[in-house]
Amino acid sequence: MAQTRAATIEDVAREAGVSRAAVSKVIRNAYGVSPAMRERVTAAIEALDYRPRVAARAMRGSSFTLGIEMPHIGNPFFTKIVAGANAALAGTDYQLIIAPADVDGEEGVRAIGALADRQVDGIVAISPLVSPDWLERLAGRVPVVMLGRHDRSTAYDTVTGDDAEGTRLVMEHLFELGHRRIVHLTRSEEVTRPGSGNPHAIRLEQYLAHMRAAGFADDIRVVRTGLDEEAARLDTLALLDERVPTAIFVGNDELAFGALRALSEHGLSSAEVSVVGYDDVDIASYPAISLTSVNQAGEAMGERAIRLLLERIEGRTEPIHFSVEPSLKVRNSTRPAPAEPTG
Amino acid sequence: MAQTRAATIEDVAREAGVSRAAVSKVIRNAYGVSPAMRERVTAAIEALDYRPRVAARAMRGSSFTLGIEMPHIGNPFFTKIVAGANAALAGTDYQLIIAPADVDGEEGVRAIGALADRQVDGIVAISPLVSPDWLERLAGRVPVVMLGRHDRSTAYDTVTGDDAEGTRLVMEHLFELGHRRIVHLTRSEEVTRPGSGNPHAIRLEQYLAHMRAAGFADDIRVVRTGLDEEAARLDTLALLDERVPTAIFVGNDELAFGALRALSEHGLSSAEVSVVGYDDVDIASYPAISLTSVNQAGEAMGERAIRLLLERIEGRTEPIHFSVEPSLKVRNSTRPAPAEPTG
DNA sequence: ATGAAAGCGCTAACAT
DNA sequence: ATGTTAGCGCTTTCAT
Repeated sequence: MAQTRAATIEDVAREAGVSRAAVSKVIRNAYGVSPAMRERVTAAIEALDYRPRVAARAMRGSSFTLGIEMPHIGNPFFTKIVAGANAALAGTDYQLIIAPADVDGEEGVRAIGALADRQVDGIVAISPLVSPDWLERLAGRVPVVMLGRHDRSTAYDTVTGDDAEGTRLVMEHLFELGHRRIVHLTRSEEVTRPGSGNPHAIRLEQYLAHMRAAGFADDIRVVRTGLDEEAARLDTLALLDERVPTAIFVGNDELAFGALRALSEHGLSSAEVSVVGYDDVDIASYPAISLTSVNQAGEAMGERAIRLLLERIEGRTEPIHFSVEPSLKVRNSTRPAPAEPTG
Repeated sequence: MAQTRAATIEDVAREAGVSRAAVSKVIRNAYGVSPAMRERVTAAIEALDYRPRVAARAMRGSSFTLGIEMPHIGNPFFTKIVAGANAALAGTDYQLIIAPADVDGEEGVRAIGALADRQVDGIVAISPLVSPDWLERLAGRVPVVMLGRHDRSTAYDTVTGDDAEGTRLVMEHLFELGHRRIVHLTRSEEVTRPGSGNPHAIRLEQYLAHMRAAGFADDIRVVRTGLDEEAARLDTLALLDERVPTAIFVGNDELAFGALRALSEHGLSSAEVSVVGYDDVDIASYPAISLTSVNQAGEAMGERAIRLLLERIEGRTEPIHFSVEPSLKVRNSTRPAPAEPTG
C-alpha cells in the first residue's frame, strides 16, 4: 500500500486545468470566479480529496483556528464555557482548540503563548494569571477576550460575571439565615491579589466588606487552598480540626465539593455547616447534593466570547465589555444549628 | 504605540551576526553548534523575545503539537484522560490541543480532520465513530492512538480498558445481590453497532451474554439514550413510566447521574433501584452519591496514549496494544427490594 | 475573469 | 563548525 502524498493546491490546479490562484479563490469563496471555474475546481477538490494545509494558510493569512486557554480542565464550569464556545462556532470555518494549563501560575502564560505560537486567529483566556501589560501586548498581535477577570483595557474585550453582586447575594442570604461565623475558602494569595481583577479576588474583597459592614469583623476567617477538589478537601479538613464555623462560602463549586466531602468525613452534615458555592455547576442541583450556589450562565459567556472574537476578526476595533447577571440558587443552606443544649 | 512585527529567525540571525541555519540549529538543539555560538544566539533570542512560528516549522518538519479528539467535553472521565495526557507532556516541547466534537456521529470525523489539517505530530482519538479504514489511512500520515475502542490494526496503537471483564464484574455483582430485572441503559445503536469495537458495544454485548447465561433472557431490556446526563435523565424517566426494574446498569457514570436524577424525580431511592455506572468518575465516590461503578485508570490511559505517540514519533513502527484492568467499586448497590407485602 | 510570480518563516541538504 | 540555498503549500498583488 503505497503511502500517497496528500494532494496540494498544485495538484488540484493541475487536475482542474487552472491556476493555483484560481483554486485558492474558490476555497476562500473570494471574489472573481466564474460559475464554470468554480464547478471544475470543486470537482477536482472532491476527486483528489484535497484539504488545505492550515500551516501553509497561516503563513500568509489566517489559520481559521480559535484558541481557548483553560486554567483547569477538571472544573465543570469551564467545560460549560467551552460547550458554549463550541456551539457558537458550529457552521463556521473555524475550529476551536483548547490549551489546558492545569497548574497554578506560570502555566497559564505558557498555554496562551503556545496558542499564539500556533497563530490562532483569536484567543479567549479564562482568568489567566498574567499582567495587563502582557495581555495588551498580546492583544496587539491577535484578538483577545478575557473571560472572568474584571480589569479593562481598550486592547481587548472582556466577558465577566458580576462577582460583587454574586457575593452580595451569598452574604445577605447567609446573614438572613442568621450566620455570622462564616469562613471564606478561596484560592491562593497570588490568585486573589487585590486589584488583580480576578473573580476570586473580588469575591474575597466583597466577603471582607460584607462581614465588616455587618459588624462581624471579628469572625472573618479566610482559608486558602489550591485549584482542585482534593486540595479543598484537605484544607477544609485542617480548618475543621481547629474550629467549626456555621457556614462556609467557597470560591467555586469544584472547591465546594471538596469542602462538602471534608465535612462528611468529619461527620458533619449540611444541617450543621451550611456551604455555599459559586458557578452553579450541573451537579450542584443534584438532589443528593443540593448545593446552594451562584449561577452565572457559562454557556452564554463562552458563546459571547467567541462572538466578540469573530467581530474583532471582522474588523471591529472599539472594545466591548460584556457582563452577565448572577442569581443565587438557594438549596441546602439552613439556619445555624442552635448551641448545644448544656447539661 | 507602534505595532512592531514579531521577530523572525532572520532577525535573530542578524542580531547575533550568524546565519539562519545556525539559529535553527540552536532552537532545535541540533548537532553542530559551538558553545560560543549557542550563547550568542541564545542572547539574541532573549533580546528580541523571539518565538518560532509553529506554522513555519510545521511546513518543513514538526509542529510540536499533539491533538486529542474528545467526543464530549462534559464527561469527567474524558477530562481525566486529558489530565493524564497533559501531565505526560510536562517538560517536553510538545503542546496538547483538544478538539471537542460534542455531537454524535460525524462530528468526531470533523474534529479529527481538523487536527490533521493543523498538522499535529500525533493524534489520540477517543472512541470515535469512524471506520477502521478511515483511521488506517489517517494513521498512514500521522501517528494515531485509538483510546477505548477494541478494534486493532497494525497501523495504529490502542489503549483500552477490558470492557468485557468490567461488565462481568458488574453483572456478577448484581446477580449475587439477587437482581434479575436488570435494564441496560446505553448509547445509540450507531454507537453500539456489533463488531465496532466501541466500549459501549462490548458492554452491551456482554450484558446480553450474561443475562442469557444466567437464564434471564426474558428480562433483557436495553434502553437507548444520547451522550449527556440530560438525555439519560429523560430516557430513564420514560423507562420508569413503563415498568420499574430492580437495577440499571448504565454505560457510563455521566449517564448514570442522569438515571439517578430521574429515579429521584420519580420518588425512587437507590434502595429500591440499584444503579451501577462505569468509569468511576470522581463524584461517584462522593458520600451523598455513592455510585457503584467500574474503575478504569483514566489518567494512566491518557498518559500511556501520549507515550505511545511520542514513541511513534521517535520512530517505532510495530503496533502496541495497551490494556488497563478494571475493578469494581461497590457502593450503594443493594439487594432488590422484597415484593410489596400484600394486604 | 484568470494566471504568473513573489514571498510568508522556517528546516535540511549541501557546500565550505 | 558555520553558511548558502532550495523549497514546504499556500495567499496575494499585479498583469493580462
